[in-house]
Amino acid sequence: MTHEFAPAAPTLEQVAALAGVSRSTVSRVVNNSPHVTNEAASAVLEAIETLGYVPNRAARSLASRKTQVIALVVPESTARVFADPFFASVVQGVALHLAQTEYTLNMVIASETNPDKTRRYLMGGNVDGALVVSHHRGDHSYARLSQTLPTVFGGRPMSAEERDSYFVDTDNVAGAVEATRHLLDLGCRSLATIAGPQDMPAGFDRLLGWRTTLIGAGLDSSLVEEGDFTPGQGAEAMRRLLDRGVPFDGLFVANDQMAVGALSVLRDCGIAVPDSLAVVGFDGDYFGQSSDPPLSTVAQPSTAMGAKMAEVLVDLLEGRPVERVTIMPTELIVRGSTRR
Amino acid sequence: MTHEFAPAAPTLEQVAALAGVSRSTVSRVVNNSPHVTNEAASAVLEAIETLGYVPNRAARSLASRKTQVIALVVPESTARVFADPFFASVVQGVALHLAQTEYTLNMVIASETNPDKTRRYLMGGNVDGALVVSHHRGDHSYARLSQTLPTVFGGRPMSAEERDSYFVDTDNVAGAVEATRHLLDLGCRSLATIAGPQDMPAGFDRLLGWRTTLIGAGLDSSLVEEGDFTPGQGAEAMRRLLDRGVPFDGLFVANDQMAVGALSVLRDCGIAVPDSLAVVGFDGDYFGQSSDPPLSTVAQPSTAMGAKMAEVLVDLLEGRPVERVTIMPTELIVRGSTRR
DNA sequence: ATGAAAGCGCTAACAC
DNA sequence: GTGTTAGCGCTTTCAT
Repeated sequence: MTHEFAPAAPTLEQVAALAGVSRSTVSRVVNNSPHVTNEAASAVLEAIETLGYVPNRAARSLASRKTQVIALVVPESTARVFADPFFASVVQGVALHLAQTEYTLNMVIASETNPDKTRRYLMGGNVDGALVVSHHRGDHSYARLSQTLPTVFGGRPMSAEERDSYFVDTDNVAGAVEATRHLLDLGCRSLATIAGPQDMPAGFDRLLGWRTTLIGAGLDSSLVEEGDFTPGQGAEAMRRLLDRGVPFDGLFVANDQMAVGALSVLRDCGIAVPDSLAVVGFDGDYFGQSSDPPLSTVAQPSTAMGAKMAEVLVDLLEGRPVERVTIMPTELIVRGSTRR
Repeated sequence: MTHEFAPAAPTLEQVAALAGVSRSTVSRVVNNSPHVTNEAASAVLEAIETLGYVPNRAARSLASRKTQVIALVVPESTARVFADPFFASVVQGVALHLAQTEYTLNMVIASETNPDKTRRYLMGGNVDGALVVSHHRGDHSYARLSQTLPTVFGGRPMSAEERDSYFVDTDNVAGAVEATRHLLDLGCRSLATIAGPQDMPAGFDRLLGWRTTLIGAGLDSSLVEEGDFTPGQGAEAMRRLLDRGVPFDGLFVANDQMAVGALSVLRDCGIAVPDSLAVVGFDGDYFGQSSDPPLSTVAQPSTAMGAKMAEVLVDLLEGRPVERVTIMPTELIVRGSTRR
């Protein structure tokens, strides 16, 4: 079965005719230029209304040499990205903020097998700016991109060369410190941690926060196992930690997904949380909300972070002054896993 | 701080000059028309390569009257949509499939306060087609849209007038029947269900499947409570079910998120799952994977559904024959919540 | 304040 | 097979 669809798109010219003015005037009204008499303007507005006119983006873009399109670049490997609630929230924030602007959101899955395709597309004048997100990764493989195209990253860059890129992040070190202190305040005296990948800023910084806090308190900081931020590896790391045979009464996990995996292992092993072991996660996503017990965590304002990324980029595009770095606050949320 | 970015976009004309041919020929090569000699073609290709030429989308679109853009319409209320793993997977499927085509994905959050804005945008010739998704909703408020713009919906339409729209769905009735049979096969003889909203196809059909199976088996089907597909309401519905004071040994919940909420209530009440009560959910998302106990569920191929939606729309746009209705298979996944 | 005119970069007949 | 010629619908000087 095939289908026929009627185009029926009124043009600026038709609006001009109906309003009895020139195309230029209509264009001025549409772009709300101040140099139009109220009469002319209202005549145009009325014509637009009755015709149901909508400016053609392509034509406008061609003439003005602006696309009004913002690309949301999602690294392919991170395409399961959507399986990550934190990431999904960031995307949501971006979309919600952009919906209030004149910009359109173009989701681009960067093919890693053919990175040039993506780069060409982005640099080919198809978009006005780019937002690069990849949970926890701090993946700035598109760092060079930012020299050509206004770009805002989610998460701080890992390498030094990219220090000058625009980005929005949370203070992972401070968040980890807060989580660790919380454990200490609870009376825990031997702590373990399940860290994230050390080649990712989020993984690195959270471990750093944990470690420095313990060292500052004169406690041991060698009970560390690493996972890749997924529940499965969180569970495995938990087992490895247990297998060490060293007792501990407090655990900081670098993200909620791994924490939930860890909790399931603890349940299987009959280790009571929080009574025998207090657990704190990071992110504040719904993984932790529905776990048993509910997970204490260091929440990040994920949706707000997405919105902020969009805001920074739009400001950049409109030539408004913007901070290169935006650090959003984290918040410790205490739930059952640390409430004795 | 402000920034300067260099455009530097080579045009088709420059390519033509360098290759020593006309613009038409370059255009033909770019659109791989067969009517070009190999020599000419390779000369053009070489020029394109050295110049790093990328066709300008706006110009191409304006001239060809095609945008190569597909809108992904997300109803605003469903913007927390991303909080729903099922939905997020569908989006992922869409994005992944489209990345392999010449089409670009334009995410549109439909503002419900100003629905016309969205409709105008979509009908204003800014996109070639639309994909409408909204988890469980079957929300075809954009049904009229499909008369003007090639549109594919996720989930079957609720109202009769829209019966002729294109959509991709799973057989919710059959899935519910399978889940209920599974409970019956386990030996359960008095079943309850937490249904979804009855104004949503997914909610309606799943209850229907459960009910007809019980009636067919000569069993009572009055133990029904309704929730809105969120974990919170799943928990509340569970409490109401328990408050009725009528004993039951099998429970079918219309989606995994509500099921997880129900499980937490059961845990609080000390009701053993699956020993005292077997529980089956629907969707197959990670909510159920990490619950305690892991949830048996009727899984939907969410990512594949998204990909299929994209595929159907693209076929429609390219004039290929397509089925108006695509029903994807569900699969019963047996986990701890029904394994005694 | 408003109109006329000249493109923006490309595709699509139409001739050759 | 290839070049020529018109536009696609809009913005933007530049006059007026």
